[in-house]
Amino acid sequence: MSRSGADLALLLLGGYRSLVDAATSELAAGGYEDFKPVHEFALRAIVAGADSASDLGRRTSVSKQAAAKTIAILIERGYVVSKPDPDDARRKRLEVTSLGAQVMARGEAILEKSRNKWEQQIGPTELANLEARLAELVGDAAIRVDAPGWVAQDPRY
Amino acid sequence: MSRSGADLALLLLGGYRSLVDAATSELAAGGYEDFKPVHEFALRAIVAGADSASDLGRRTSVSKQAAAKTIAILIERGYVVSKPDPDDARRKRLEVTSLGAQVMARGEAILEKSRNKWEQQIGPTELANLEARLAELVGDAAIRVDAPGWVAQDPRY
DNA sequence: TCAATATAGACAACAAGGTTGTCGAATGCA
DNA sequence: TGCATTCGACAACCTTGTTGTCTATATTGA
Repeated sequence: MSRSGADLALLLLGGYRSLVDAATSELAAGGYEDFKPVHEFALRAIVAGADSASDLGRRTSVSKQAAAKTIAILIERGYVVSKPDPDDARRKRLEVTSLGAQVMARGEAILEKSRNKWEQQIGPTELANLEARLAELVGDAAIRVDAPGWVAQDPRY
Repeated sequence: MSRSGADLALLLLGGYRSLVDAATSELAAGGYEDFKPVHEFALRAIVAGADSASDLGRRTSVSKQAAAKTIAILIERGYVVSKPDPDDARRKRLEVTSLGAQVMARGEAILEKSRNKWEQQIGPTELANLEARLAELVGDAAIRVDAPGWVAQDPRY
């Protein structure tokens, strides 16, 4: 059963998918409707310091206009507020609300639960090894939060 | 460096991404412009037996209309032809052309090359182990070709 | 047998989430 | 001071999905 490169790609996608699916559907069930990974990524980026639309766009590899649309949704749903920047009248400073922090924490918890389930399935050592190898292969690419542009959209290259 | 569930998800996405990015950009460089994973998946599904638009839609977890649009593109580019079905006047039978077969083979080859590179990075044993564990965790979900609906679109849950 | 039902594919309208281009206002630098 | 840059907003558009509706053809079951 020598696997092909295509199979490998599908396995990786399947893994990501199963984790994210679980998270998103559980979040929806928990009252956070229509909260998609893109939103999660955006919140993460904002917490990480992307405090303006242009900034968020840069960090998530997306146009500032697209970022602004996402922000509008997050604001509308109360996950983020924007206040005028006292130091730069052009900017609007973004802040994650406590509701936003809640949904992020909830998402983390669900992902953590999935990871624990995986740990039980193949054992902590194997999972740790899998993560370590993946980290080795993927390297920094996984850490960059430019995923949303990539996730939401179809592959642009 | 205890990894979180979120990190794990990003690692998996990053892995898939790096494989697919390489494939799509190399295909583009090789003259197959705008050939996206969705198309690859559709071709695979057609080869696997999805010989009508409705059928393809079902197999790829997408509406028949969406499938029809994808098919239209594939036909336009010469990767697929459609002929009236002699047994059912409603249907149009899909067939992958030799050009379609070519692009698939090329894609496979590129993915294979990426996989080999990974093999060199972490060793054949480790990669095989990684694949085996992933297969264990993801199970059938990876084999279902319903990925395109999931890939192309933004995460719907 | 034949009427009811289901399916194929086409067409239209629309939604989501991107893109580029443009603009006025505010900032920063030479 | 004045010019280039950046911010956010707005508009138009593209892609890839979605539903809904329609006609033609099959299939099924009373």
